[in-house]
Amino acid sequence: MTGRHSPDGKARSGSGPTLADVADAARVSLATASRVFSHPAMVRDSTAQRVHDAARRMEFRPNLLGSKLRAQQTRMIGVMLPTMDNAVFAECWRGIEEAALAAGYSLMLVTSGYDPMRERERIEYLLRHRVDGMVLTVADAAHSAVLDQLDAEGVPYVLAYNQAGGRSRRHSVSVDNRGSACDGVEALIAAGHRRIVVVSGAFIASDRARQRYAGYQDAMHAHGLAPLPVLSLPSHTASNAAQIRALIDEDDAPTAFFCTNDLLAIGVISDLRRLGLRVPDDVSVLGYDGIALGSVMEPPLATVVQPNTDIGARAVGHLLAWLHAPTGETPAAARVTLLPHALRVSGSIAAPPTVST
Amino acid sequence: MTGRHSPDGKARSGSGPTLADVADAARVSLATASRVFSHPAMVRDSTAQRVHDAARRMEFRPNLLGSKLRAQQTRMIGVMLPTMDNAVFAECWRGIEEAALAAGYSLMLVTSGYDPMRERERIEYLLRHRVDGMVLTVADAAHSAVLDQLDAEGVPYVLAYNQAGGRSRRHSVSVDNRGSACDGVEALIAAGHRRIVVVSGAFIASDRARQRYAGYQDAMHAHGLAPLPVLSLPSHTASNAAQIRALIDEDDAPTAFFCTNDLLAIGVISDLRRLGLRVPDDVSVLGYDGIALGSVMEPPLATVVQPNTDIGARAVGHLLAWLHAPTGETPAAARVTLLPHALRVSGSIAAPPTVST
DNA sequence: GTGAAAGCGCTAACAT
DNA sequence: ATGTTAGCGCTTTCAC
Repeated sequence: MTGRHSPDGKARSGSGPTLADVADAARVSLATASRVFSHPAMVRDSTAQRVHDAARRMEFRPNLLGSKLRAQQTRMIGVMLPTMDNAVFAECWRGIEEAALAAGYSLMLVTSGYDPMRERERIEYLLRHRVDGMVLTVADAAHSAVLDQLDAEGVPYVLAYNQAGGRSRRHSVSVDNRGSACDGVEALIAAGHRRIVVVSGAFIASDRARQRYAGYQDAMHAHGLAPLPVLSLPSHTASNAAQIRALIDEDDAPTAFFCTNDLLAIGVISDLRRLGLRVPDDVSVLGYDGIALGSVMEPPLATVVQPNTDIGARAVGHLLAWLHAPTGETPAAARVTLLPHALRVSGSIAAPPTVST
Repeated sequence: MTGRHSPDGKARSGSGPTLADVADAARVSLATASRVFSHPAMVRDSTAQRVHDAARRMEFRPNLLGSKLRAQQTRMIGVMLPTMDNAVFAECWRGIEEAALAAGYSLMLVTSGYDPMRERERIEYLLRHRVDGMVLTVADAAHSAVLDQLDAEGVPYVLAYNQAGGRSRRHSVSVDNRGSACDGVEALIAAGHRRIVVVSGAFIASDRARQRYAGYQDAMHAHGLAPLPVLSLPSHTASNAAQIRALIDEDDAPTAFFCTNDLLAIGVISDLRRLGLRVPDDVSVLGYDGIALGSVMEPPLATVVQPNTDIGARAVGHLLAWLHAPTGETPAAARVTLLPHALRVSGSIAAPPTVST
């Protein structure tokens, strides 16, 4: 008696052979067959070989649902990112996918659009799938309902891009937003700019935008310059040109714009051009993010470069370390990881025009 | 006796209450509790209410692994896209996510980078997760090992972007690549261009690039113009400028470039600028894809606009129809869906310069 | 080193 | 309309 399912000893046509079928074929018990794949050390080599042969011959494909359910550990990581439409997160996803799959983990991706209601739904969706942990980016890590919920439920998660503050117990992988922004603005100052304005998207909502603005203030103060108020452009599509025009029509028009992200910077450069200004001859623009597209443009976008792919990979790595930690909680790596940034100063930055007032 | 797990009648601390716990609390059988969520019509309202109350009180969270395993139907869709780094696919993912989650389906995303070996691995990964079906984009649908495998295994899948040919039995959602490319080139011709060259990435590998080239030929022939050989630029990063320079230094230099995708077009425009040429004054550039970024640029990128988000949503819709079909195979909708495209003719297209030879 | 048996959380006959 | 029962495919004690 070899078969154990249908009378003729063949597996159901439904969905391929199960591990039990393989075990039968290899004339070992189900337990042994399972061990061959899960704990190879526990089984004699010759036996393992028989099982592997049978598995290959039958084209056995393990059903991950079975193991995940039984093991009470899904080896799945839930990922919640704001959107894939911003290349920053797309590049980050590459790192996440590589790191997770390489470690034998599965992924479940959802996008939130920073919409709190959708965040709740998506998190619930991930939780129902029993992900072991999460990697996510939220608008403001210090005021996030979903993060609070995750904390309350004891779900392990690592923030990407959001930079956990000193007081919080949260884990994060990011660059030093404030310091890197300061570096970028100093490059602007070094080029001779004194009137630099920060352009941001939904400024109040984004912790990173605020941290980067603080870095801008640091740089300005360090050089005895007066910080200008932020120019907030919540909608990417709208006629931002009008607001920008108003700015450059002033007496003390800024000579440089520091945009808190690259997409914004690209939009601002276009707006500037439509206004008849040349970049960088008439006005300089500095971005933040370092998306690949920036260096393809003409002029290449000057920007503060984050290691986007690495941020994703390291966030996964950190989460994995956490999950595999001796249950005594905190993983080996530091709670908050600050990855090095780089400056791409070229193209859209030049010395300010030497016009007389 | 209410509890059924630990002596004190409380659920394990491990991972929240199970449906059985809820059933106990609501004083109904496990089966009834299950029906409350799966087949509400089969249970009396008052009973359902008791179950719902208990569930809410206990903060019951269904374990999807259990149902997926038992139901032999995961309600999961596997998605394999080339990369998220191209905005086309990022926009497509939006549509996929919305459509799938709205229909109560779960998603599993992997990227292939068009690498055949990685495609195999990722498909196997999806299959081990027992996805009910797939939505995917491959380099060349007519010569794809993974597609052949999927066919052999009888896995339902719908292609996105790839346009299934008449002879194949494959399902797809895309635009009419050839026709839309023809339309785009005709716009170039209407603007006065006669020497138009097609620029492509890995031309031989991409079925869409070839289809679009055919559309270009159609347009040229229809107007008595001689098609020029394609300029193939496999690597996005390299010094494509040299090849482009060689072209425009010729006697009969092209006055317009038709790039088979927007990313390429953006790169070509930059190269042209570096070569000292103005777009569109000196040379016109037409893209293909319609990524959002294109309209933000200055000049706005003229392009053939695909409904990217809709392509994703419709691909999911088509797959769902298929999966829910009476098992007699073919879904209600047509096997191959051709979505309407649009032309964005502005910005990077102008009449050719009227220089004398 | 290997096997027998229990069960992860859920659904779906089959009874009643 | 509700309960009983039998698994889905796998891992994991516990014996031997």
